[in-house]
Amino acid sequence: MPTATVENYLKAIHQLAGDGERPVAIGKVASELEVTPGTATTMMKHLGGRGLVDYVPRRGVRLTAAGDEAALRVLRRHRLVELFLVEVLGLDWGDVHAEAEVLEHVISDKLLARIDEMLGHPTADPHGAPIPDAQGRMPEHAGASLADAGPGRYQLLQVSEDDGSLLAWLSDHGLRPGTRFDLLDHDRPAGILRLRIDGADGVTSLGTSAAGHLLVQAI
Amino acid sequence: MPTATVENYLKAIHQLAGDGERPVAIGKVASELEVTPGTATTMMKHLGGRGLVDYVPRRGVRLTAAGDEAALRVLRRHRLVELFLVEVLGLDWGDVHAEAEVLEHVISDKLLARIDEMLGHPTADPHGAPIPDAQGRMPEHAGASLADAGPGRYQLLQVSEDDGSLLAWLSDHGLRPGTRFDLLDHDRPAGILRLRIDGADGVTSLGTSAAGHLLVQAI
DNA sequence: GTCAATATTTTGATAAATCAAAATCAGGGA
DNA sequence: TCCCTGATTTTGATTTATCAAAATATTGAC
Repeated sequence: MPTATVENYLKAIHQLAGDGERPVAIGKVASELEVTPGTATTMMKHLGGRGLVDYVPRRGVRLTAAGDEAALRVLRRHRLVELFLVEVLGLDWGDVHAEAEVLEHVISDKLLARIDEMLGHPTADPHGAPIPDAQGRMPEHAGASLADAGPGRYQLLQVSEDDGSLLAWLSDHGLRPGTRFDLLDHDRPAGILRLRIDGADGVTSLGTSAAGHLLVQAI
Repeated sequence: MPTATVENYLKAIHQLAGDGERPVAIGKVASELEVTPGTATTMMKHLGGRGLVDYVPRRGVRLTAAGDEAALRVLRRHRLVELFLVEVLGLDWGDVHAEAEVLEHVISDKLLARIDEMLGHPTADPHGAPIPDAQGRMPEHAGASLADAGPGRYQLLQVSEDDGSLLAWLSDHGLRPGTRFDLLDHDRPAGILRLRIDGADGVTSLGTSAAGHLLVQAI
């Protein structure tokens, strides 16, 4: 049974790995977890010894199959807890991340199963992020960044940003995972997109920086 | 902000203090928490330095006002979480203690407040144990041990035992906090009590050892 | 191909919590 | 009163996770 710290390192590496093409730089891991590089190096050696990562000094790390499995287990817990806090306890969309960050490490399997059941075995968390199933399989959905999209009709799949303020803003403007909208135009030089959101009045503008956190699917 | 370990020591001392007449022996604390005596001694000095206990070497410890307040805060969390797990998530009466033991240290105030609200600001947990209020005031109820009771009519106030098996047995026999019953007779030499429980068929027998964990009130 | 800038690793320390085992104390019985 | 027994404290180590700062490697610029 990995410690909470080890779980956090695995999660961070998973997060940073992206498509898994190339190994994750140790410095990225360190800054993701807000520890000094030396601390991260030490931990990488430890994780390597436990068979959770392949660590090549000065090159980087990647998760082994075992490490990836462990990371997905934590991710599943995280997202189920988030969803539970929003759906059942009515906490704010933006508050739940921090809470889940700690609960994910301490909840028993039995309690997790109960939460999963109570939520009806959901496949996405409040941000629209997919929830790995109990076997650790990640339901992949093919979304592209709104920042790269041209005019057309889209559905918002996921908000990949854990900070509360963007979440709150989107929510206020009627934009949440599942919502459909028309991208009217995308002024790339200015970095501004204009949308007509289903169920909302008028036209909403947002910048490329925000749009970069929105995963959408053309419909 | 005290660590989870510190909170556990405070809780243990509170538990063992009883009426607070005399200081708690260090050995009791050590065995309650399943650590070696030396470890407990070290921690007592630490807690003393933090102003949470009065520690007199070779005599024992007692909680200071600050320590008592902290202990009650943890107790409140523990009991609210237990109740939540039973009432809202439908976990077994006997399973929740272990779960609460860890959650009590990590839940945010905001989440706790939400739980409290959702449960309607309850004053007793699933074992019937009183829940300190948000100001740390403990609603005392005057119960006596069933092991000391003579024939008569009683109401079960509290089961002071965290192990699941007794809880499950009682529950199966229709006996839970609030339940009323007649104590038909109490055979002290044999150590057996016979009860007629409201809402249950026939007569239920139980031994003094179990009865010792039941707090009742004559009605 | 050499060098400087940047990233990474090493080294030496620290804090929290713990243990095992040796040393010490306190109180009751002879 | 003296000593033995059992409780407690000390001492010296260990584990996990961390930092600061020195040492080292890599890489892109020239």
